[in-house]
Amino acid sequence: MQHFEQVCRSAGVKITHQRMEIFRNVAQSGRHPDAKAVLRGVRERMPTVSLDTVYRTLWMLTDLGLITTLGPPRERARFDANLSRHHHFVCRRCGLVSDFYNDAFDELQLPESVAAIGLVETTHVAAEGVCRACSSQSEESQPTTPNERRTS
Amino acid sequence: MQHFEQVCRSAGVKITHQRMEIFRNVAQSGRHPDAKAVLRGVRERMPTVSLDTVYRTLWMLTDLGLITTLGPPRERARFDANLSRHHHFVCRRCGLVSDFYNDAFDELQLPESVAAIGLVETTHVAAEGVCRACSSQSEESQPTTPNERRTS
DNA sequence: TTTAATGCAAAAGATTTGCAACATG
DNA sequence: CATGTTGCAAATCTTTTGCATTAAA
Repeated sequence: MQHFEQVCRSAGVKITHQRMEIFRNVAQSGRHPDAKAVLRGVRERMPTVSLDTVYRTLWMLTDLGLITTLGPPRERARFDANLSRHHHFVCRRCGLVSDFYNDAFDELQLPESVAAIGLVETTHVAAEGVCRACSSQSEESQPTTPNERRTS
Repeated sequence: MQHFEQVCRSAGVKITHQRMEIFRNVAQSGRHPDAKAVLRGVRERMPTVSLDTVYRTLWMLTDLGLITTLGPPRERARFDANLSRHHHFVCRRCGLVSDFYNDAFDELQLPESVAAIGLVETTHVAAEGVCRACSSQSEESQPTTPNERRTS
C-alpha cells in the first residue's frame, strides 16, 4: 500500500479514495477478478463507485506496473496483483484461477525454436484441471457427452 | 478433415458447408483466431456466413473436442485446432499466440501444493515476450514510460 | 420429408468515451 | 485555485437468442 502511494506520486497521478479501494481490492483478494468482480467488491465499502472508474483505474494500475493482467493482452482481462513469480491452476469448469509457486518452473529452459518467434521475457506454467469445488459438485453425474454450453 | 466428418457423423450433427469452412479455417491457419477473425477468414470463400453461425459452430466444435480454447474458459475465447501437446509463445504487444513444442514441458512435475487446489489434467507453458514483428517495429522508440492504453 | 442449421434482427453483456460536477494537491 | 478524476449517460463492441426460412440426411 505504501508502494502504491509512492508509485502514484512519482507518476504524478492523484491518490483518490476510489483508486485506493480498487487497488486494495485486487491486491487483498487472492483472486483474479475481472472488472465486474472488482466493482462488486469495492461497492461494499464505496457504494457509489462506477464501473467506468473501475476500468479506468485497473488499466492505469496496469500501466503503472502495480498489477498485471492474465492471458493475452487486451482480451476480456482478469487482473492480478500478485507480482511475485508464480504459476496458475485453472479450473476448466468454473474458470477459477489460483496461484501456486515452484522455483523449478521459474527457470525453465526454452527450446531453441522459440528464439525464432520472439524475445521471451518470462515463462509461466498453467496447470489445467478441475478444482475441488467443481469435482465434488459432480460426484454422481460425470458428463460422458461433451458439455452442453449455455443451455441448461 | 476426415476426422471432422467422422466425429460429426457419430455425434449426429449435420455436415454443412459453413461448418466445414469454419473448421477448415481454424485448423489450417496456425493462428488462434477469435470469432471475429474466423468470420473474416471464412467470408473470403463464403461471403454470406453470419457471425452467430460462427459462434455456434466454434462452440459446437469445442464440445465435440475437434478444437479447444485458449486460457480460462468462457472469456473472450480464442480457438485452437492444434490438439497435439504444445505450448505457447504470447506477444505482450500484439497478442500474437504461436505454438511451440518441447517434450520436457509435456511432463512437468507439479509441486504437492497443487493437489490441494484440484485435479490437474494437463499442464501448459506460456512463454511471454515480444514477437519479431513487434520488436522490429519499435527499434528506435522503446517506451520508457508505461504504454498508454487506447490513447494514441 | 423431417429435423436440424442458418441468417436475420434484436437482445443482452462488456467496455469505452464525452462532458459537467467535484475532489485532490 | 487549477487540474485531473469521477459519475453519468450514451456510444461501441462482443456475444447470445428467438424465429422464420433453408438445407442436410
